Amino acid sequence: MRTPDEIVNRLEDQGERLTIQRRVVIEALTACGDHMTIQDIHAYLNQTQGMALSETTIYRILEWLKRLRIVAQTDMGAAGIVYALIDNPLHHHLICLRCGRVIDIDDAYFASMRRQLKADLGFITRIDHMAIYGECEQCAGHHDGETD
Amino acid sequence: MRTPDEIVNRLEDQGERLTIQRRVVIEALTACGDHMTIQDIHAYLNQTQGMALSETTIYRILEWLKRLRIVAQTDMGAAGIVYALIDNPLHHHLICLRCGRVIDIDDAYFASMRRQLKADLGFITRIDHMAIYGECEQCAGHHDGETD
DNA sequence: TTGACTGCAAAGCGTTTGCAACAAA
DNA sequence: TTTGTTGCAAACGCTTTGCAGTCAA
Repeated sequence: MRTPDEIVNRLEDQGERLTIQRRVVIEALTACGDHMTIQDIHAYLNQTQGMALSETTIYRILEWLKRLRIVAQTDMGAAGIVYALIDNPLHHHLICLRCGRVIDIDDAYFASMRRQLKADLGFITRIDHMAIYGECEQCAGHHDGETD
Repeated sequence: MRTPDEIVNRLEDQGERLTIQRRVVIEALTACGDHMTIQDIHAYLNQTQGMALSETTIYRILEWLKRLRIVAQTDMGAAGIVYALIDNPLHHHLICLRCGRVIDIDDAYFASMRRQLKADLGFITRIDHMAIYGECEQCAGHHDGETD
């Protein structure tokens, strides 16, 4: 599930209706490679393709993609609510509370927790795109010590 | 940091101004024992003490308590944004996407991830009160197999 | 052709802000 | 007394909804 075409073909096979608007939103998300806000998508389509989808439509298309488990929605705090393709391998984000820096991390960091929650509680985690807050190396260094 | 008085005393020692409104919000959070929405706090104070704080004030008081790292704010999805005292030991929540059930878990589940992120990236996580989505044992059992 | 999708406008909701009155220290 | 807090009302931004027109299949 990498290129827009792969996603579109899969959706057509599933009998989903593919409008121009749906296609370009999928293209925007694959082109960007990472997460976008609704406003990012709107601006991107305006700039690169001169298409001005209504924001209503973008909301509805993302709701549809979420239902089909093609995109994940993540609350990134100050950065707002973002949408990203659920892609293998999964990735997540560290967000520095001081400088706002966003660091990508591999899903492997969650593996141990997933395993334990499944073993202990039978809970199957569905963590597609997570935001974890804290302090990045640079910011933590400036006021050393606090490692709570 | 258990009783309202302990928190209030500590804040007074720090030179913070303690109004009646701030005191009752702290009381509400300790009385509840777990997380509350803004509306929960508002309703609770109305019912138990006949106090009708304006929601504006509750927002401002929670912002103040967050800044002082006395409460944590968590987005619980459908359940809304909730506030909870940051209390030792920390606890977090599993939220079932099917039945909505909320399961408390110990902070220990995050220990390994914390350690790795610190060792690999120098990132100090600040995870005070986290919500993790997935499927609880009962719901996962009903349509077995999907363990993605 | 037909049912589903889009876009506009308006409403809805939770949250924030300006400002005058007020209360803690 | 002074400075910071409160409460109201209004503004705000993001998201959702109703409805008429449009389009993919």
